[in-house]
Amino acid sequence: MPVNSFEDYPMSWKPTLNDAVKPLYLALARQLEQDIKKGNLLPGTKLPPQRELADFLDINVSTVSKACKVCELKGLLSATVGSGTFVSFDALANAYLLPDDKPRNLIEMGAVFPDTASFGPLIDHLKEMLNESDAEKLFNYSRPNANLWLKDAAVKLMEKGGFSPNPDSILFSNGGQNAITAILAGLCRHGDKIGADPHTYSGLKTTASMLGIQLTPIRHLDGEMDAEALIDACKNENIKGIYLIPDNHNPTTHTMSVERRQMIGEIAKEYGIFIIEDGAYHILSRETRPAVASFASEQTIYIASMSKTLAPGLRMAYVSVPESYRKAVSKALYNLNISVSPLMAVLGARVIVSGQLDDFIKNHQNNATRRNALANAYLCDYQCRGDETGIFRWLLLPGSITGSDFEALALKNGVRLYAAERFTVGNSLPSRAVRMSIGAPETLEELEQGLRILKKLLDQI
Amino acid sequence: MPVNSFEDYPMSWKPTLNDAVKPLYLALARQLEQDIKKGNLLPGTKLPPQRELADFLDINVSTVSKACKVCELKGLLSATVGSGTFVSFDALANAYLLPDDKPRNLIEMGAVFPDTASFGPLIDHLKEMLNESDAEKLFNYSRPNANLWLKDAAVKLMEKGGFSPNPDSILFSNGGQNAITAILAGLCRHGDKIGADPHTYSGLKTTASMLGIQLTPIRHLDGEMDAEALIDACKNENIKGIYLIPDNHNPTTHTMSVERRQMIGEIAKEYGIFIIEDGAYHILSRETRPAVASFASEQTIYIASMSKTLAPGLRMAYVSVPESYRKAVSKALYNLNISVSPLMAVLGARVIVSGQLDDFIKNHQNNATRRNALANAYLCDYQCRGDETGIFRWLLLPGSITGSDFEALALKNGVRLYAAERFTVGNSLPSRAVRMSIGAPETLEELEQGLRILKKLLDQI
DNA sequence: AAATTTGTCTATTTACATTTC
DNA sequence: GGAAATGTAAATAGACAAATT
Repeated sequence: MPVNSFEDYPMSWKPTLNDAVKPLYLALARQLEQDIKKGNLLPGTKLPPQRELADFLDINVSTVSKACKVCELKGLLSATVGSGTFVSFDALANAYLLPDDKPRNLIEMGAVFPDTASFGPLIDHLKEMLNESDAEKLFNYSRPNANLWLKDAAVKLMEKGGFSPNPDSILFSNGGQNAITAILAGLCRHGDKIGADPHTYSGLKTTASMLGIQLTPIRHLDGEMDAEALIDACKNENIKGIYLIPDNHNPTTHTMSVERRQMIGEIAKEYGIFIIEDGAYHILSRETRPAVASFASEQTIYIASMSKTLAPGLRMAYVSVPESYRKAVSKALYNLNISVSPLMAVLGARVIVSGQLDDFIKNHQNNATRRNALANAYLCDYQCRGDETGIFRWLLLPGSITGSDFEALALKNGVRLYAAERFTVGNSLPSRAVRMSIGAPETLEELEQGLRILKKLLDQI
Repeated sequence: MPVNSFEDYPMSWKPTLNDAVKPLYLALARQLEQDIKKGNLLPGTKLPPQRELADFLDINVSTVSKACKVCELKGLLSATVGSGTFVSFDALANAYLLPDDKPRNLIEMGAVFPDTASFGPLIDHLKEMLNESDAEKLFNYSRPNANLWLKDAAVKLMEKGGFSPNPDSILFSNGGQNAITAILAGLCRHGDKIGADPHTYSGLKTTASMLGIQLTPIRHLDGEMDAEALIDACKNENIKGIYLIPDNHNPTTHTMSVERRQMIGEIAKEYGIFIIEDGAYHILSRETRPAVASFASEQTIYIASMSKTLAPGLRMAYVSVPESYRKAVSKALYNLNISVSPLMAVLGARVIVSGQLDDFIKNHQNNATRRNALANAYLCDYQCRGDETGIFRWLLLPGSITGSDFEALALKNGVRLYAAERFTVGNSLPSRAVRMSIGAPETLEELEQGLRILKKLLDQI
């Protein structure tokens, strides 16, 4: 029985286990989840200490801890020794960011899509390919090692991102997300921890949550991952690896300094953790910085993909995996896909080696520059981060409105945006910001209309 | 300290924990794994009771149990209350069945591939498609709900397999394996159990092992899953679902009776478990039986794929998911792929709705019939199961040779086969049999040569 | 049919490490 | 910089249930 009455103490959460179905820890986890989902426990709330909860419920601390762990692996909570247990800020935000059906008249500036300039040339290229005499083999099973030139093409693509891997290290996947999932599934077990930026690519969050892999935010310094914080996490949190987007970070658009890249590489080597370096957006940058992989090639899995920047329908990505991790990632890719479509693989590779890719990139850069200029014109009074060649921006909100509230406000006015909350990791405090995709509206007119609406809303804040 | 000396008792395994790195349960699991991999503990070996091991090591039973659990989730062990803990028969068999590089002069009769008849017509169809005016959209992102006709095509394909789902239930995946992984990842958590045939599709085994999902074999009766055994597993093993291949089962080639289909459907309904029905090979059958899904439409996830029977490069599968599971599977597919390639999706759908698929099927059936006739001619003295239209056979071995030994023997003689051991689940006893793929050799001559070699080997046994 | 063997699961004990104040 | 607060993780105890004899 509880030693004290808790009637007088203010506790942020008072669960009941009366009608609970055994086992205790699952009943408690269930109630916790419900209360968060219902809104009884708001994001950011600090729960009572686990010992106090245990005392209140007259059960053991470990039982409470186990219940919290269940919710933590679902991404609902985040607990730190010494500090306490907190409801995650993104507990109520949906990180599945695909517009399954876009209502008419809604201007899409949420999901990140490239402009459509490459679609036509890709069709043309594919037509040529199919006219060649040995085209039939494109529907056969492709033996990965029979096509070394595909790997050479991948190397060529990665070199644009500042990394020059050994062709032997290349594996193939159905796009960047597919690669991320394979890497996590192959290198981590349930309950393992991965470090990430306090705001990160939402697809990492959803996959990690599905696999029961815990994301630990690594504190930032100067807008990029802090070396000290990373060392701390290696020493104390037992993280197995980290996930990085050094070029044009999604969603914050930050490009990491060369010094920090090197430091992070060194730390990874010293502590034996792996780095997942996602080169999703690097080909749109005009400037090439050395990849983190170039400083820690035995630790870094480098992902180069084309679907996000060139064409969503070109579902191919190349993954360079250091020898020690290769077998595990290769097996995971087998489990996810058996193999990739030779048609996509060959098309992608030909676009790269033919030099056509360079034209594509220039076109996309020019289109993005035009679109960004428009965004700048409308939003010059606000802080709106992002390179001129990027396809999304990170809009810091004026006043005191939260990202979520602005997202809702914009949606009511016909523009879809995604709030910082959707990207936050663990108990990180979400920035008051939204991600604004400038590539998604099909025409410049539609983009301009969206910007006009947003400016009006911002001016009213 | 141990109460008794165990020097005199014969124990099948005597681990040491002297030089062990903490924690205990992981050290024990590591040693167990090593001893299995090294061959100190042979497949099928019964370990000493966990209590006895605990006593011997002077630790708690639960610690031993936890160590065994770790190995069990890796597929190395299988423990049953009352019976004991056994080394899995497939602990040493590799279930990753793709020939990454095929040595010259090796005749491939291991991996299951269709013959190449459809590749050319697919190329032609694709060319036509690309000449249409709106071809560009094939490289855009495809909004799943914007293309209802794709779902109608999927329904049409499934109807050939004896199931007529609601088009709303259709989701898209990058092939059958991709679908299986998404279903498991979406509907199960780490540690959950799935029932399967004692020999089953090896891709299910590798995925389950990666995700930490435990496969429980359901005893057979008359060559198909026994209803009583399934009820037992529902009641006692707490299985979340089962995986079935009712038509032309891989690897045993068995086609399930209609009565058993119905019974299994009823049991699934009664106990609230889901059924994964893999229709990988049904389109090659001349006969159509009602799918299990047609008896339990609210419980059954039906997979219809074309890559295994038509063309490995056509990486598309359609999944019909009942309402209650749809959101979870859809999210998992998002995590695995974001979306499928519209190009593949549209090509697949057009092949179906245009009726071209029927021609393809007839061709493949005719080719398979020709190849099977050849196999029958050579192997008429042996039990070699399989329909005349199937693309693999299940060869029961004469004498007392095991599948693994015969696989090794055949490989030494230039023919790749896959032994029953690669397909066994849990502690099921592997049949003395091998799977023989008759579609994989590129020419009839090569097939004949392979068969000649095999016949000679069999005659010598 | 009852007793025994055997694995499983939850809640607890206990030692520990980090963060906060 | 030391004490208190706080979460974590392994090992254990003990009740339980299925399979075997």
